[in-house]
Amino acid sequence: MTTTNADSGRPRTRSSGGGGTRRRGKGSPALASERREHLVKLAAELFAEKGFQATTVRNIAEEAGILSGSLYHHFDSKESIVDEILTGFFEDIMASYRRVIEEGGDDPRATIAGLVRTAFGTLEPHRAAITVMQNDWNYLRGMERFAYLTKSEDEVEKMWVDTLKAGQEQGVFRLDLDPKLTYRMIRDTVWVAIRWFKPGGKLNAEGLAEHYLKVMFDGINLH
Amino acid sequence: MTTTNADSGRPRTRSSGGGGTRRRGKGSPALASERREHLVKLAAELFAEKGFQATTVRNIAEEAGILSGSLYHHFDSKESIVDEILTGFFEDIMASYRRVIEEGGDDPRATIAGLVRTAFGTLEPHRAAITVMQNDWNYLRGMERFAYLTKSEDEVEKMWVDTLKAGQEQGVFRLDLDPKLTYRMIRDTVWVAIRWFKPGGKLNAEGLAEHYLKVMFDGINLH
Amino acid sequence: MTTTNADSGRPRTRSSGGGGTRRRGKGSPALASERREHLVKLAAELFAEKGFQATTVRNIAEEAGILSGSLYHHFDSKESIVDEILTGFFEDIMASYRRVIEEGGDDPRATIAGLVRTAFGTLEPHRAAITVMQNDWNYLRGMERFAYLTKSEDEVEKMWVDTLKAGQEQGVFRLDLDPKLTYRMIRDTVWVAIRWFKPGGKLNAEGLAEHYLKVMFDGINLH
Amino acid sequence: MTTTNADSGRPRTRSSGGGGTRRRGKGSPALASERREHLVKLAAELFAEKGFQATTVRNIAEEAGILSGSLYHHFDSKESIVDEILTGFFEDIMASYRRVIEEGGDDPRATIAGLVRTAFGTLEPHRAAITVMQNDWNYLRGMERFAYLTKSEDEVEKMWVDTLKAGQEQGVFRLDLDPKLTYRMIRDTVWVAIRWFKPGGKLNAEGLAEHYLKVMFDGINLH
DNA sequence: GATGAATGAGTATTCATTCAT
DNA sequence: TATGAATGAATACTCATTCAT
Repeated sequence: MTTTNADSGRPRTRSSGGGGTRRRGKGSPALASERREHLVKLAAELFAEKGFQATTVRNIAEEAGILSGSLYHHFDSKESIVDEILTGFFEDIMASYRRVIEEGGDDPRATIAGLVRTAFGTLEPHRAAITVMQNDWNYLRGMERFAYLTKSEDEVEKMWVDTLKAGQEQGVFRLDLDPKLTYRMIRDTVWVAIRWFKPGGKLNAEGLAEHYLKVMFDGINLH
Repeated sequence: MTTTNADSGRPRTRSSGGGGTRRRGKGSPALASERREHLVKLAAELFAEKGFQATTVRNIAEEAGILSGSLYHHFDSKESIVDEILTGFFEDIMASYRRVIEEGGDDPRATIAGLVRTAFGTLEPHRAAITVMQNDWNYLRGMERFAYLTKSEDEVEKMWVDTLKAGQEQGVFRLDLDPKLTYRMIRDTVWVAIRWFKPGGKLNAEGLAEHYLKVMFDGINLH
Repeated sequence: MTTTNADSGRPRTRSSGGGGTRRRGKGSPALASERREHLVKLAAELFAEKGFQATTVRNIAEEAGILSGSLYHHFDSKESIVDEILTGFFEDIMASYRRVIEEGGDDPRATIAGLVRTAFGTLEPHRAAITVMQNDWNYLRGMERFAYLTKSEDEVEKMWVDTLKAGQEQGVFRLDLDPKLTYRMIRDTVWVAIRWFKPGGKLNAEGLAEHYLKVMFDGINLH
Repeated sequence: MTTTNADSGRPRTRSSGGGGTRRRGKGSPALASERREHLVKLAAELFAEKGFQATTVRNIAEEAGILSGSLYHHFDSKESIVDEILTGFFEDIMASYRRVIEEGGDDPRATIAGLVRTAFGTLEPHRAAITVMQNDWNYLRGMERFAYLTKSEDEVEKMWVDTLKAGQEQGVFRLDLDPKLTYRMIRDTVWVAIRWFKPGGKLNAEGLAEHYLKVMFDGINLH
């Protein structure tokens, strides 16, 4: 608790724009370790399955066929692994959202639909990260290290809320709803689906999205 | 080591109703010691705030102003505390649901509305239990001890799904929705609200329920 | 909590012989780390001196000059240490017994004498293991883990009883004795000597054996 | 460890000849608590079955249908219970031994036979105490409190060894045996039988004694 | 890059014992 | 006599992390 970790701060890797020097010193060959990325993937799988806290560094190492101590050649803490996972997810989804907003132009209904489809679309590729966010966020947010995620969250919220408000102004969305509240409900409904969504199932992410769009736009009532 | 623990299963106390043979002793006054109940409440608060795993037995004891070992005079494991919390929640909500179903009679729309209002209504009194369910269920379900919760879940699902189907047959709900899927989305949307719902806030549980009912029944579109 | 311990069963190391798939790693050099063996020896000494239960993991670690947690790098439980000790003892003595039986051929008197000498002969090299068996068996046998020892015991009993019966049939042993009972008395008399037998004493294991053989074969009476 | 127990010393109860004031103060009605004696018996049974260390004060209390703390109204420590058990055993057997020696007169063979029969005869009435001695003595002897048992042991040893020596001098026992060694072997063989001796079995204590006397006096050889 | 050994701080749990009621 | 609550010290075991080889 209250880790006095030399590591706390911002994520080192993946950080900068172009060709960030990956780790302290060494000056590894730019696009560096596939090994590293492989390890992150293994860890993500475990974090999603058992939860961040319940997953031990040994679990990850065993999965990779090495000893736990050896992991510290690639990462400097367990936290930095999950950081990498979450950062990847957030960078990706925010880029996607921005694209949707731009493309959506002045059509709020189309934009919201696009955002919903995008969100559902991340369920499969970012399954592990989303699961971690759902299950372990309450724990993770306790560490200053992950404060940046809250900031990203705020930016995302603004995108959705602005679109909802625009829709109300244009008369396409009901006026008796609180945009902020509505956004949260939509957001949570999408992400929480990670708990029972099965990638290979007959109801894929697209099907889910369409089903939800129907309910969200027109309700369950038969008009 | 070689735990001869007789605890696994259902909580001992809480006997009240039918045949709680207390152990050898007296036959104490049914109401499972206020002390115990107080401790459960403290623990629930902590579990909700920090998560089940991250909450140590010491945390709970300190909160109660006693030593950690002393907790074992009242409970025989950390698990049995959370068990008591969750059992209480499930017993309560299922009773409420059954009442709604009965009272709803043959009006699916009213019944669903009642279920939604009931669910939102538990947010405040069962805040801690619901938070634990949302955050720690992934971990907790790994233990056979909590298998019974899954069974309760199934029973609840049946109530909702049956009502949704009845509504479709009566022509009040759209036919192009999957009842199971719809149930899940409604359920998750309600519970997940625990993350940002603030008991004292201007938007109380009732307000939330009404807002959600609007969206759920008629969608966000302006018709 | 929810021990995902893969350890229960037989000791991992000691693989040597046949098919010890080590885990994922290399395939290390058969001889189960000298460090480990050294630790087992230290533990055995303590178990013998203070008893299994009264010996704490800290005691063992302190004796080894490390911290108690560090022991778990080598063993996964206190039980697995004592298991290793007892297994070593049983494997050794059973092999010796089998050799005596084979070499004894058709001479029951010689065979019994050989068995007695063998048994006394283990007093010194297996002092600790035998002491543990004498003092802690009542406790240890309560754990399924050590059920295999009972099986080995049965096999040993058969060797002795068969030999005693053969002797009776050949007319070298009295007919008015119960072979099983006689075996038990001999066995216990030998092992119980561990309580006062001092390795360096003037009465070494061989002397003890010869003394006992005299009494056992011809009694204390002067004929 | 190194109990700073106010209680250490000699057993208070059972001590004096006639009407010892049983416990500190109160001046209870002379032949006092049958309750107390009952509790000792329950405890003895548990100690025998599970071992002294593995038996918790709660175990004993539960067996008696009271709470663990209540036991301290009768005894001032777990040790004092086992003390009472062992003291009772030793007092009884030493009295019996003395009687045999006196009655044996100048016939060493008859005396030894009497001692052996006496020893086997205690197996049933003192089953629990003997079991405790066999299994837990190694632990118990570490406490100064039980030093007096060693003294009693020495006295007993002297009785046997003197008799054996007398027999050698009279020419009834072989000269080539070490009296002390022989005594120990006989003693241990008898007590250790407690491990497999079953009170109700077809081979009762008397049968065991006779069987052993045969082997002890004349050996297993057919002459 | 990896091993193998160790650290150090922590975790849930146990248990003999005390004591006010 | 007994209860019920608590103590305090110990116990086996866990785990992220470090580091010499």
